[in-house]
Amino acid sequence: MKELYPLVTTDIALFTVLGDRLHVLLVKRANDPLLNSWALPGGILHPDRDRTLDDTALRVLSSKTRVDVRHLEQIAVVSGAERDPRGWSISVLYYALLASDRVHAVQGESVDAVQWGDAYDRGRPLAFDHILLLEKAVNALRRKVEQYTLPLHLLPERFTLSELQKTCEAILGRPLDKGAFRRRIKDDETLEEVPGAFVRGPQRPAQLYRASSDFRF
Amino acid sequence: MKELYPLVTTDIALFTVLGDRLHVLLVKRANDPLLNSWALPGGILHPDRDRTLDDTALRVLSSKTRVDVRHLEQIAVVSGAERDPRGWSISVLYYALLASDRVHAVQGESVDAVQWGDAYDRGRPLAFDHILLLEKAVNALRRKVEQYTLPLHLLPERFTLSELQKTCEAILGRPLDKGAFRRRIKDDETLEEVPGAFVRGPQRPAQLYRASSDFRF
DNA sequence: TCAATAGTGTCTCTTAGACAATATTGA
DNA sequence: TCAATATTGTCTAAGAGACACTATTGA
Repeated sequence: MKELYPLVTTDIALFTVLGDRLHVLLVKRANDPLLNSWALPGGILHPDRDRTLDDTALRVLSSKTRVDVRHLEQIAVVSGAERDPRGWSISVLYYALLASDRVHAVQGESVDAVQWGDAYDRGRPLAFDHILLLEKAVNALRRKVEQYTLPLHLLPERFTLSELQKTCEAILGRPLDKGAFRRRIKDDETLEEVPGAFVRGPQRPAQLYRASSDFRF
Repeated sequence: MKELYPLVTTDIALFTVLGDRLHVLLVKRANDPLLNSWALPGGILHPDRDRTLDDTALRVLSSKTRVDVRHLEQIAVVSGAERDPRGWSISVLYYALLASDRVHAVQGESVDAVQWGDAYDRGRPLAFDHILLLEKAVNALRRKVEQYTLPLHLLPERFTLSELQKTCEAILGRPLDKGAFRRRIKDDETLEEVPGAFVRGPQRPAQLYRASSDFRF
């Protein structure tokens, strides 16, 4: 039987931005194999509980973060006999985005076992082939940002254009021109000003923005 | 056991261009379920034979076409309890491209059971959720062509720019401007002229081109 | 010569990037 | 006033689309 029915898991790269750097959620494995290694959060498909693989991913995530995630998208499938010591396996890779003002919801869980890691840190060991998975996830996210402008799901509901630009820069890993960025954003229909809402400080106040009501990622 | 190990298949949208229209390979199912329905070619993962899912896809394809396929890429995964009457299943969807001068290699196989269908024909019934899969595959292919210019894998080794343009138009489903198209192609590094090779006819001879030696899709 | 297709040139419009200039606050 | 950041404007270059023009063949 097992010859026709391989092990199927979903692994999730949950991203957020901390201190102007893109971060990804890592968990310390509580089970064999590779007990105590750091890895992307993942879990085994349960056909009796999960209607689809997306459900598996959501179930895994909510067990780690307890919050609803803003965006969840399938990126790739990796497969083979060597990637997991338990044998021939398939992993369906997802990425998800967590707004920076909800990061605390993750940390409340089980302090030692969860950690935000710098997404561009290459030297960190991870279990299985999760280094490869993380690389795929970062690339997918970058493509999304280049194309559609909008890491809105990583920000609080209201934010300034400077914050949005810093978030984009964190994801892309390179600086962006202020003028060009603002022009591109404003031509889009996806953002709107929050009337009369400003952030004050020792400088000119910054207009707050929010996603338009009909916004889709 | 079956609760943790769902049925895993790969399905493949194999594209070619016939008469300036994008076509996809369809097979008449020789087994239950849905015996005699038309479907995308697909097959069950055999972990003992296939090193990865890509191998599954290649195995399925070679059993239908007997030729090496120029390009094979994973597009998406669909899953759930309802899509296959045998129960909870996962399908990993691929697309592949067949050069138009190799189409004959497919037709030699088992004449009644294989057919090239117009990829944009919406009214045709297909087994399982393969209408959806085909739509996903066409969209993925379109994105590729828009981004990277290059359906070279659908053409013979040597071809004219007009042929390339017609192929692009077939995939995108809309006409392209000749001037803009040629400019874009020539700025790219991916094509080179075949010195002294022309196609003759009752009009001005057309320069033949080929992919540069370092070409990647 | 004509029909047919190959190939080039040119105009306009949009967009991105670079970079400068101006605006508005708290201290 | 000054430092700091927000916001706008301007110049230039690249690229896409539209469209017209020239080129070269077989019949």
